[in-house]
Amino acid sequence: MREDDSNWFFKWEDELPSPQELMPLTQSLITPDLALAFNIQNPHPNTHPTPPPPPPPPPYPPHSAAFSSQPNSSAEFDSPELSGAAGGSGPGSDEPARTLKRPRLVWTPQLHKRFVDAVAHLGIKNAVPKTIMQLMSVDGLTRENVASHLQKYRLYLKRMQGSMSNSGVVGNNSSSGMDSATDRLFASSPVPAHFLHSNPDHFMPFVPTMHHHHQMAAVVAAPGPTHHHHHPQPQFRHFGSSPPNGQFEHHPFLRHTTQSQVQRSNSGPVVPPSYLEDLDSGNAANGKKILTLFPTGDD
DNA sequence: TGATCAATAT
DNA sequence: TATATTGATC
Repeated sequence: MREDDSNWFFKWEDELPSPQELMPLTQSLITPDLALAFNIQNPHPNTHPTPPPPPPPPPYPPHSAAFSSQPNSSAEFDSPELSGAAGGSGPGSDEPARTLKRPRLVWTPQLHKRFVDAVAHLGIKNAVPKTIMQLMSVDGLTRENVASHLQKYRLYLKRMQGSMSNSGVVGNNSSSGMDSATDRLFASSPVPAHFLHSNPDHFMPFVPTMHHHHQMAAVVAAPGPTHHHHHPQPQFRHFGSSPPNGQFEHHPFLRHTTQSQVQRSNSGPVVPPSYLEDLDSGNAANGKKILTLFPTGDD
C-alpha cells in the first residue's frame, strides 16, 4: 500500500486541501452571507457577467486560482473577477484586470502541485515565470505570482541540495531548524529528482514527447481504477501533526473557466497541454458543486 | 521592449 | 512569513 512513492506522478491533484485552505478559497468566491444561505443553487446560471469569454481558444483546462483577501476581515465583496464573481461593486466592474489590485495569491498545495508539475515538464532550464504560468493555465494567475513563487522555490531546492549532499538524509535544517510552513508546502509536492541534479536534461513519465507534428493530447487521465471519489465530508479540524507525504484524501477543487490570458507567442516553446488532467467535472454551467466545498459549518 | 532574476518592501 | 513590488540586467 505504499506505492505512492512512485505513483505520485499519477495522482495529479489528489491532495486534499485542508479546511483552512478551502476557507479562503470559498470566501473569495462567495460571500459569507451566501454561504449562510447555502441554499443558493446558482439562481441564474447565467449570472456571471463574464465579459470577454471568446477570443482566443483556451486550449488548456484552466484552473482556479485561490485568492483570499484578508483572513482577518470577513470577506466581503471581493471579487475582482478572478473567479468571475458577480460583485459589481468594483470600480467599473468590468475591466479590472488591469490596474486593479488583486488579492494576494495563496499558494495552496494544489496550486503548488500544479506549479511543480509545470516546472517538471519544462525542465529547470526552461522553467521561467512566463512559461510556467502558461503551462499552469490557472485563471487569474499572473507571471509575477509565478515569478515570486519560483524564486522561493529555487531557494528551497538549493537548500535541499545542500542538505542532501551532506548526509543524504534530509533532516538537517540549516537555519532555524524545524520545517516552516513553506517547507511543508513544498514538501507536499515531491521534487522531481532531476531538479536536484544539475542535469539539464529532463524527462517526464508520461507525456509522449511530442514530436513536431503529433501533438496528442489527453494522456494522463489518471490510470487509476474507477475513481469514485466519495465524499465523506468529515469535518476535519486539522490533520495530524505530521502530514508529511501529504497524501491526503481526494477533494474536488474549484474549477472555473472564465478568461484566458494565454497568449500565443511566436517565440514561445509551445507547450502542449497534454499533461493536464481534469479533476472532477468542470461544468461551468453548473456551479453548484462549489457549494460542496463549504465547510458545512458543522464542527 | 519585454522578461528574468535578485533584492527589497509590505 | 508569505507574497508583491521594484530595480538592474539580459
